[in-house]
Amino acid sequence: MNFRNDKAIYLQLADYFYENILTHSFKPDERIPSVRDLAIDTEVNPNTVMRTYKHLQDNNIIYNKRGIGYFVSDDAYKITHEMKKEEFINEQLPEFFKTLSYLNIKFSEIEQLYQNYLKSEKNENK
Amino acid sequence: MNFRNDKAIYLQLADYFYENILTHSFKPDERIPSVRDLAIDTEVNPNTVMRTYKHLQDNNIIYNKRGIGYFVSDDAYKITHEMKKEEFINEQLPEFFKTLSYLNIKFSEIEQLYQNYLKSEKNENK
Amino acid sequence: MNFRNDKAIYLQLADYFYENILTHSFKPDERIPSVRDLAIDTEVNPNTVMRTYKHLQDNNIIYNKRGIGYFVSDDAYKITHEMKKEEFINEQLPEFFKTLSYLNIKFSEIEQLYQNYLKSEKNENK
Amino acid sequence: MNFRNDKAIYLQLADYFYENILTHSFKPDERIPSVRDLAIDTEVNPNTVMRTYKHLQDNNIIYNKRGIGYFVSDDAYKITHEMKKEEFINEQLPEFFKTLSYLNIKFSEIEQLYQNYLKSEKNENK
DNA sequence: GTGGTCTAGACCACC
DNA sequence: GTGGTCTAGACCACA
Repeated sequence: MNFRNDKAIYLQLADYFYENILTHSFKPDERIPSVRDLAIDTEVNPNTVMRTYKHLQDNNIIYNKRGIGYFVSDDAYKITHEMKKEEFINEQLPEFFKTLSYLNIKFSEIEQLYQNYLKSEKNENK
Repeated sequence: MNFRNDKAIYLQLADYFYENILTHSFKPDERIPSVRDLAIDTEVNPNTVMRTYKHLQDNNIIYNKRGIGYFVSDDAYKITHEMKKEEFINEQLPEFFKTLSYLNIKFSEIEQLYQNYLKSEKNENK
Repeated sequence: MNFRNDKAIYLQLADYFYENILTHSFKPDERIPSVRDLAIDTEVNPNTVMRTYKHLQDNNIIYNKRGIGYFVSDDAYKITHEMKKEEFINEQLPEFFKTLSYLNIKFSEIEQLYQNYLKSEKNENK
Repeated sequence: MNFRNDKAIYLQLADYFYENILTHSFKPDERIPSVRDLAIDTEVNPNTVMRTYKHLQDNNIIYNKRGIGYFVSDDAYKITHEMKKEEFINEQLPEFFKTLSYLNIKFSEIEQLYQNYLKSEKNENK
């Protein structure tokens, strides 16, 4: 896994789970990798993975069975979706509109770029 | 001035200058507040303001006349615009599209929200 | 059986036996379930049940007849009662008083709640 | 500071803050010790203190000013009180009543012990 | 000076 | 095997 340098690794790991939950790749009650395994896979210190899992558990996105492992919670999708939507509406979107307006970018341009984005996404998943 | 806690204060101060430059509120060769004054106004450590000014100066957005003060450079608009546009295309936009897709938000919804945003902006500046 | 996640399962299983012994539901020389049966019943790893039984045996609350099973010891009630009373006096009670005091809860409120508790208990056992 | 061995140090540190907030020893917007200072005082690793502070911040009991330190939040008392009261009602109290009933302890005995406890507390604070 | 993150390595209880 | 906590020490950005 490649990590960017402008965001904490443990949060980038969390993002990975968010995305998989939002795309239904991780389903309720599905077990996620053990702390150690994910640490090895991602070449990251187990403490860092632990931090991600603790973060997700605090948000009720995963839960723990003692001595067995971590599992996706029933409300994982709902919680994640709400959280990300709120972030989007309150933070990302205003910033986005502000930028559009400051840079004098027409909305139609964005629409065009979005069509291209969707096409490229489609091809990637083929 | 209210600062968010998830971004360096000196960068939030820089954003303030970027916005004013992009909206032509700060014009070339116009003097900007002294470090001390801005520090008092914004209730921020002078070192932090200094850092903002150094940052802007490094990017040739302001220049310094020794013993007199800081001034908006001739190319301030051009440089700021290019910088922000690049940021928008390479960082903000991909992130934005990704979010749209993950959250299953239709583009038409965004368009509607943008119309509302423009209207509210208009009324604010009356 | 539902287990809480903040206490070792093997100790929660032990609590189950303590309660039954204190209420005389388990009598001296009565056979308790086999490790395997209890493991199936409670959906717990047999090792965990084994640990509970070992724990109880170490405290002379149950004893083992090789090849036959585990049985409640003669002193089970006495031992359990002493142990729990000591725990109550030295740990639970001081903690309880501390909380009362920090939360500004009047003792009379507790008394009232206790009356209600006793009533609900009574109805449950009808 | 002396730590017990049956509870995580970072949570015992948190308890210390809870108690001081509940007794109004820590007031809103009061600065609490820096991570390093508290680590030295308590002879604990800075990471452990950091963990306590993060825990408290997640619960909105303290907040952070970038580069300056941590401060008691306005709602610290309210949040702490609610949290502890809920814990008391849902966990400590039922357990307490259960024990009383199993051990055949009369409520009047407890009342007497509580009077003694209050007296000893009083003398300690003289 | 402040907090924040990360690594490396250890030890423990529990299943 | 699982997670959870802790230490020691390092490095960084920020005020």
